[in-house]
Amino acid sequence: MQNVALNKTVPNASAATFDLSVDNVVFGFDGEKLQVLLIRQGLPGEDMESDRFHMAVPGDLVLPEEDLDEAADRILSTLTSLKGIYLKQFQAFGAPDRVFDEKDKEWLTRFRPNPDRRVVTIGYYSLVSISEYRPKPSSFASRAEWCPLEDVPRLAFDHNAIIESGLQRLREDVLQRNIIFELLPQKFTLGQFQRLHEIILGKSLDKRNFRKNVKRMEGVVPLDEKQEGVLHKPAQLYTYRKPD
Amino acid sequence: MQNVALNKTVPNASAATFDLSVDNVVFGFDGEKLQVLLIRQGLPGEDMESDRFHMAVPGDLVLPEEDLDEAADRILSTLTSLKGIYLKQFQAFGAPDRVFDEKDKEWLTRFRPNPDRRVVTIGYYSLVSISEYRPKPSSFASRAEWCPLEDVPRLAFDHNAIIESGLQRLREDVLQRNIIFELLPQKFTLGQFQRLHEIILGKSLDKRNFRKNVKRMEGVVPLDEKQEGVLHKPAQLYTYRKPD
DNA sequence: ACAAAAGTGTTGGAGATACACCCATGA
DNA sequence: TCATGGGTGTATCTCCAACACTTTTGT
Repeated sequence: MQNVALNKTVPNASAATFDLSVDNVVFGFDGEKLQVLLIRQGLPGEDMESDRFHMAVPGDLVLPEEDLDEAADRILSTLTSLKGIYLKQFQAFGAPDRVFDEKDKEWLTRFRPNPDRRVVTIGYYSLVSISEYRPKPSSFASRAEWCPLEDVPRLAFDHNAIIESGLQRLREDVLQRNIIFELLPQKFTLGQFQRLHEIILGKSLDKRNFRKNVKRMEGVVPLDEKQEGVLHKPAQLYTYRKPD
Repeated sequence: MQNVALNKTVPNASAATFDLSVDNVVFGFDGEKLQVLLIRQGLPGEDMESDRFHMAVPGDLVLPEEDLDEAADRILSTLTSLKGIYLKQFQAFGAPDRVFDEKDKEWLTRFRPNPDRRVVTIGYYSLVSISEYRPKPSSFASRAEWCPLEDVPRLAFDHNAIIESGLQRLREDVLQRNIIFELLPQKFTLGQFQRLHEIILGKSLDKRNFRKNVKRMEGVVPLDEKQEGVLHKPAQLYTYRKPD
């Protein structure tokens, strides 16, 4: 926060100005796969299905008087009309060459007041239960869609890298905090719960051992209810209540 | 990275510009206590010992073409003339009211080209073995000094909070990665090693159990050397070599 | 001799791992 | 009846926590 090397009281002529944005990696779980929420945004007059759309993680510039967490929350809630979603800042991305693709530059020219300005973005990840939120199929020129993690296409800017490191951070955090329940629907089966663990941790777990651990977990309570309409033995449903 | 709610192609009039800085929480271990590197910077003509100095964590504005990690490294190496120090980005601080103290505002007026501009800072922490670096006692108008964590005074801006969350993050990271050795001198005793663990984890450990764990650790190798000049039984010295 | 930290083993309990078969449902 | 995931118990091993006394040096 101060000029370390240069012991001068003269304003530093080489000071840069930055735009600041927040990008939000929204993870969702549908009972089978881990998904990410992507935004497909066409330039006006363009076909949404065309090759020239802009695909990215939801994000926006931070407003002049806005806190970073606020910005992340605003972006998410305008997009999904869901409030109170779990949100976590995980990393700032500030490489000077974050924007190098011509298509990205063109997009900035259309949507940004200062398209040439260097922009640093703060990465957040957030967790949503897909069964409790399905994005509206379309809204004007932009459209949100779930995309399975393994099928994520080439995205704008450095968004592929942002997703990657968001996922890495999620992996680390899951072991520490009780955030995994944010991804589950209110009522879930132990099968779903185990699958989610396996996906996030990236390894398969023993069913019986997993269930023993769940029994020892606080907050996971069985309901008087079973799955219906499945083509196998219906599973016991569970829910999560925050302990204390 | 795009205007989510506002489906407009018109530049957003409310876009803000930011200054971006990097602040570096440098942790050091002297064999006894965990310390932080602080910068004492006087306004010109002021007594360094006076009450009106500016005390802060080392930091600076990010240069126009500079990557964030580069900036952190530059700040640290101009300050300590040490290269290759362990550096880790841990958190962005961007509250709109980060700068509210009158003294801080005054300081910005003297040292910053755009003192009123909102500034967001990226927090890094870094780890240094104190015995391998003692800051030069003074350099012109600024001075770096080690300060034991528990004695850190009221600092500029939100730097107390930055140190606090840097420490918290260090605690989490230590359990996962082999970074703790960055804080130790090249040759260390198991006593120092244990004390360092105890400080970072914030609890005391059993000596025999700790030493059993060390034996199971990869990379910690005993040397043919003992402590000298201590007023008790001299300890075996160890060193750390990265496995593989 | 004394002070101060170094060094050293054993035991009991808890948690992790490995492993295989029957069950309920819908098609 | 078949395919699909649901559901269950035991034995072993490894890791963790608790615990006290002797050793070596400098003063």
